[in-house]
Amino acid sequence: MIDLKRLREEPEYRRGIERKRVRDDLIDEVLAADAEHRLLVQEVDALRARQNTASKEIGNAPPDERPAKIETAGQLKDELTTQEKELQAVEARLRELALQLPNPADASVPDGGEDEGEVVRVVGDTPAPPPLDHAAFSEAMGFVDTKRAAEASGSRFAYIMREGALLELALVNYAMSTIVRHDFVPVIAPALVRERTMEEAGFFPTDRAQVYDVDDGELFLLGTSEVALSALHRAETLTPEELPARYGGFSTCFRREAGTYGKDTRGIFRVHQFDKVEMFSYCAPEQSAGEHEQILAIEEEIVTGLGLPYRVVNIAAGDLGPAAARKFDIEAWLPSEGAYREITSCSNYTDYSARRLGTRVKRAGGSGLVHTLNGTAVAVSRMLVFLFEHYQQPDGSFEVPYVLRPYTGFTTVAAPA
RNA sequence: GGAGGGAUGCCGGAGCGGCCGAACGGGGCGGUCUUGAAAACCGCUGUGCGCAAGCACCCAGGGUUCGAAUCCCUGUCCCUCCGCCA
Repeated sequence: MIDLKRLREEPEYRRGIERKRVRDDLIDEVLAADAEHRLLVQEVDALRARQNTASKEIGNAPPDERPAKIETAGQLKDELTTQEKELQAVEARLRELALQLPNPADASVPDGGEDEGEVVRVVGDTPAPPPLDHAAFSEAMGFVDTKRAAEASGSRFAYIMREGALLELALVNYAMSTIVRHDFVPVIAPALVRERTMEEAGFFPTDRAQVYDVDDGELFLLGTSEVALSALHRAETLTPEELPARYGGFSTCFRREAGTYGKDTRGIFRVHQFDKVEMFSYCAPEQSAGEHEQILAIEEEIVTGLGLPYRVVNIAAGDLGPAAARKFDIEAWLPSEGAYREITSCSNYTDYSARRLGTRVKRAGGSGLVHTLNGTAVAVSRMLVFLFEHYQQPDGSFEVPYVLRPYTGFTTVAAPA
């Protein structure tokens, strides 16, 4: 949810919204609805004030004067009721319109759409493709079985098996211990949340089609633990000393991947179910830009630790999504495709999400909304894809990345006979 | 699954349908006293919106009423007991 006051008063704020390619007349409609709403609120408040005093007088009046006073108070009440109905309608309209406005893009965000992000830096050399691509290799090694998974569950599911399964757990441990070192509180979050939680996290109604409904609208499977982590401080006012409050959530994530038929169908690049370690941070507004850099740095640390060549992209305004004011993707080099593909991502939502969540921070002379940020520590199946190519050896064996060895208990996996 | 009880301010805990934004105690903050501290005493101490007047908030949403923290309905959460499962 955007800040209506700033939309009203700050041309810069409005420009940030326009840069996300929102039609001008929508913004103007919101402003019109807002003006109407504010006017009506004033009227209703004034009327209610009169009604309140009228009612109060009844209590203090001698019994014989009461009937007349009740009569006039009753009339005020009728008037108030009609006005309130109108206010409700105006409010609902304003809300519906305002919810459609995205968080303004930060001034540092480049203009443009999907392929117009700014490459901030490129790290590492880009090797030639290995003999087998990730899908063929992982099936050959017995790490991944998508064929049988399709029998059990359908397409875009996988059995991750043998050393592949152990690698998965190692990645989770590696990511978790890395972010814990950076003061993220480890959290195993609920994987099912109720509708309200989805709404407040900003996933409903926009991404409803991406989410599995498992209890007739009562409970939904998370697409990311960000949802559960954002609910951790809903309707709370935190003290400045508590900030930044950093949480590292581990959960299995479930995505319907509606509308991606035919895309990324090989292997486990894009699946309906995967494990993910996610960073989530609540901080004071003036901290959030720095916090964003910090989260990006941790993501780079994790990717670098795994020895993957990558580049950092400052996502363009038109490609940011509604909630993010600024977003960096880390794209790792996928040799078989000869391209950089998204491996992690981190966003600064500023106060956009916090406004709906009601998460505030105590400040001198009042309180304000916190800023929230999130970033991927590791999305496991996607990460395995990259490892299967970069750590595949010429002789067909697999070498375990150095940083994972403390967690796997083995250093190589021999090629199948 | 069945039967009951509860949800009030930072915490504990009162609260006849009007005088309750809310008693009282604790905590916190400030002050008096003291060389300093403790004790004692005094004062202050919820939030959102609004320039303000004011409006709203006693779990949430509806309802009754001129008037609801107080009455009614629904939901959520917590507690106790029975059953069931681990």
